[in-house]
Order: sequence, then C-alpha cells, then structure tokens
Amino acid sequence: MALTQARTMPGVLELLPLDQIAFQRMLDTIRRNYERFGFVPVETPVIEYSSVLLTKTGGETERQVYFVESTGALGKHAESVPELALRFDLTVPLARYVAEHERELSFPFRRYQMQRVYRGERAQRGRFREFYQCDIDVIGKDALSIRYDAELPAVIYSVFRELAIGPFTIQLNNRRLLRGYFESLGIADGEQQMLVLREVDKLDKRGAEYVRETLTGDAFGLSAEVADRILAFVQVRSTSLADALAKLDALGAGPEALEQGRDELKEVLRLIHDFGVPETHFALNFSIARGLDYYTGTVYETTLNEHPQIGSVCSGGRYENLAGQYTKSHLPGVGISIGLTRLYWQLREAGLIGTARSTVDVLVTQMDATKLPAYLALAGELRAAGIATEVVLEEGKLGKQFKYADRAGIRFAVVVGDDELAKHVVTVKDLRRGDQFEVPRAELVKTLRVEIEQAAVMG
RNA sequence: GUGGGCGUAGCUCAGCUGGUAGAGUCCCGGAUUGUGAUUCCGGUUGUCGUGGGUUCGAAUCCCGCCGCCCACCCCA
Repeated sequence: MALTQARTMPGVLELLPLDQIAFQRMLDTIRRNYERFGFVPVETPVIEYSSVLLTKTGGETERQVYFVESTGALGKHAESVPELALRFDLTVPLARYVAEHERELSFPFRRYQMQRVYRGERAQRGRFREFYQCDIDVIGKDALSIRYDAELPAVIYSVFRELAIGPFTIQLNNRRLLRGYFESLGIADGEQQMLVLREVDKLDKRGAEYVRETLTGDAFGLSAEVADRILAFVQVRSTSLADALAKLDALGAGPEALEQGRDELKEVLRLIHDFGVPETHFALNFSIARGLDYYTGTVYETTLNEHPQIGSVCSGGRYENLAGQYTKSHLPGVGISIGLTRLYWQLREAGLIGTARSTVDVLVTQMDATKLPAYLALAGELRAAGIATEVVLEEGKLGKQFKYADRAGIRFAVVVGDDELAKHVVTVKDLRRGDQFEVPRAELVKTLRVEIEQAAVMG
C-alpha cells in the first residue's frame, strides 16, 4: 500500500515536546504578567462570519484571509464570498466582542487574549500562516485616558524582563505628531500621508537612500528638500527621558495636530517612567509608523538591543474608535500584541533559547517486575508531594530505561532494587550531572524537592 | 499576486564532462543481564520530486508539471 507522506503545510510551527515546553513557558510568563497588571482573559472562536471580519475591506487583508466552507456549502457560491472565515488577528474579533457584549462588560474593559490567528500569505523564513498572538487592549466607553497608553509599555517591560531574553527597548512615536509634521511640509492629504508613512516605516530595514529615492521618485514627486527634511525628522531617536522631552520641545510651534501629538507623547513618556520602566528601556523613535489602518495616536514597537535583525517583537498603538463597524457607541482603545510564534522561532534561530527540561521531574525505574507495587506506591508518594513522576511500566534493561529518561529530558531517575530495599534507601541518579547517590527512603521527597528546586534555578 | 533559486536515505549533503547509488548523522542490536549521554563492532534505510524526450545506457542533458525555498507586496 502506498503510504501517505506525513507532513504539515508550510508556514505552521509544530514542535517536539521539549521545545513545546519551552514555548509554553513563554506563554505562561506572558499570561502571568498580563494578569498581574489586572487584565482579564477572553477567548473568541477561530472561525468568524466573513461579513464581520471583512468590514474594513482592506484589499490586503482580504487577500490574506482563509475562508471556511462546510461540506454542504462547498461550491454553492462560486462567485460570492463564503460565509465563514478564519480570523487574521485578535483586534477585529475584539471589536466584534465588545460591540456584541457592550452592555455586559465593565469599562474601561481590559482584556488579554492569547490565541492562534491565520494569514494566507506565501510562507517565508520566520513568517507563519498560523501563529500565536498575545494581545492586551484597554477599551474605553466614549473616552479613554492617554494614561493607558503609558500603562501598556509598563506591562511589556514586565513581560520581557521576565522572559529574560536580553536588553530591549520599547520605542514610541505618535501618528498625530507625524501627520502634523507632514502637514507643516505641505503634505496635507491623508492618503498621501499614509503612503509617506509606509515608506518611512521601511527606514530601518531598507536604509535612508532607498527611502529618499522613493520619496523623490515619480510615485511621490516630493522635492529633494522636503524628502531630506522628512528623512532628518524620522531619524530622531532619544537617549534618555530628558533627551526625549527636549527633542519634542525642539519641534517648536506647528499645526495643531503636531502640537497635540507632541503633548500626548510627552505625557506618555513621563508616565511610563512613573510606572517604573527604566529610561534605558524606552525611547522616542520618529520612524515608527505601524499598521496603516486604525492607529491614530501613540504607536509602539519593541526591539531587542543585541539582535536588531529580529526586528519588532511586540507592537501596537492607540486607535480612536475600535468598533465603529459594529456599533454606534464610541469605543476608543489602546492595545499591544506579541507575535509569540515568530518571537519564539527567531529566538531559537538566534540561539537565545534552547529546549526546556521536561515537565516530568522524576522517572521511577523498574528494576524488578515483582516489585512494581512498591514502585507505584513510591510514585504515588512523590505525586502527592507535587513532584511530577512517571513510572516505567514495561520490563527492560536498566540502561534502556536511563536512555529513555535522558532522551525525554527527565533529569532524575529513581532506582530501587534488592540492595536498596535491604538498606531502606533509594538511589537517585542525576542524568544531567551523571552522578548518583543514596538517600534514606523516608527522606526521598525532601531530597528530591531540593534537587528539583536547584535544577530549576541553576538550569 | 510578481520575480529568482533548488528538488538524491528520516535529517545534512557528495555523486559535476552520461556507464547499474554513496558518506556523515539518526535509528536498531551487541561489547556491558544494576547505569544513559561518551567509545568500539555490526545492521536497516532510496519509484535520485514527477511525466515525457535524447541515448545502447539518464540522478547526470532537454522540455512540461508539481513541490519547496528566497526576494517583493504586506505584516507578528
């Protein structure tokens, strides 16, 4: 019989258990910090009505949406769009969720959501078709204080500090300020401002020359002088809080949007510091523009200082009205998202994270099949003490059992044979260090707890 | 959606100018019936992506198709 090739489609990430454990530890850390800051969990269905997801009718998003058809509906609408689709982010479902449950929710509504989303793009290195987003958003009713714009970086600081993947910088900008500045240069049209923003956003990736050429080219037709001023402007970065405030003040007077954006940014920067984020970990970056659709004010991007090639590991911003497509209520919000699948993948590629130790702490080996009741009793005792324990249930050579433990990433093996029974002791072997010792049977739990604790700290 | 590159063992690849398919690794067994990872010995692993063409003969040369990768677009 011809075998079917066992394979997954490109653009999905599937992990072996020890890697999955490492991934899950990251999810746990993010969740713990989100909850610590008072965000509440929400999950929404993977499948939504197409009509709900596609309200923005952004040509780009529509091209990336996976549609879903039930068997019965297959082929029934050759021309029209299928009724159902997979979500491509968590923000649009959030908008629908808030609009649908508006009267049952408390505002400001602070939710976190960590689920998979789907994008039908051509697979590429570090790009996924199925990936985790870990979002937090704060949604206000009618109005939402700018202070929440400063809270999110505080959460992100807390998350990334605990993830312990090296120094990082949360970079901030303000879309209103950018638009005000463009206006002062005579680029008043909203559409064109968007297009310029999109080019400017490429600065770090493609370089100043590339952006200058595009801006002065036929598509934009800007004068060399204006292009140069834009380039000089977007290269502004701050080195400290005082420096950031000084650079903002140095912008001087200008269109209303510019002054408003500047005031917002100043307040946000000051508050981030008050939230306890060290000024080494946040900075102004006038080239940050972000997603082109809904952001209106503050925008964020977080990068790892020692790995700039990884790019942004977390981004988000302020939006004026989240759910305008679904409700007449005015619901402004601010949100930020960690693309965990990509982050994990990049960190692994860069050698910054390895495999985790197993979730199994101890393997009770089977020295002698007739003593199985003793092994099961021993395992029960360990489990009651909160130690994750596996018992070998099949007969086999001890060497094979150790090999199994080693490959499975289980660090400690417990051996009980005639020698141990006679002496009322248990042999504990540390597979990682390669040594072993005997402990009195009665002290096993206490000893293993200490060993496991140490292993967790020392790695 | 647009442009470029590559398809040989589970994995990484060699095999180039045509002459019956190879290495490392992995896996399995043994050396070692109370000790893994290290060492030594032995063993398994292939429609050479696929269909056609040229040829006495094709993994190798030519064409179609499929798949994958990279870049653009866009984004986490």
